[in-house]
Amino acid sequence: MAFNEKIWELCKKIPRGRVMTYKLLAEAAGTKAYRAVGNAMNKNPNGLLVCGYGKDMVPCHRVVDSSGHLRGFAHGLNAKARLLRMEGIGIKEDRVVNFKMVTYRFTRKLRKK
DNA sequence: CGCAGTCTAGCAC
DNA sequence: GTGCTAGACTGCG
Repeated sequence: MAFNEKIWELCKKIPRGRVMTYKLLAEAAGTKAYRAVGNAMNKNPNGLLVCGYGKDMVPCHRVVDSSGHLRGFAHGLNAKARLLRMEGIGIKEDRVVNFKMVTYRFTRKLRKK
């Protein structure tokens, strides 16, 4: 289960108003099993709609595919889209508006002057 | 659009 | 316990 937990930990780091892709989460976790990431999200025990906003909640609704499309969601895509909009993320036709702009990236290279 | 690669969970033997 | 299938994916042809 270490894998799933790692994925959740990374997912929890996604700031409000930002989204992330399964690919980024997988790479951040040091793997290429993008599908496994989605699987972990689906089975995550601390869903936002389940635990509410807390330190242990996993904002799986902020995770979309590499195209910015909303894929699946345990509570339904409608709920997912609503949550994203609620956080300031635009959703149009099950797709993130300004996807590139709201996509969150982990401390990448950290500009070294 | 279709196939292959990668990982976990669930069910069958 | 081992083996096979399916799944919230991604990349290439």
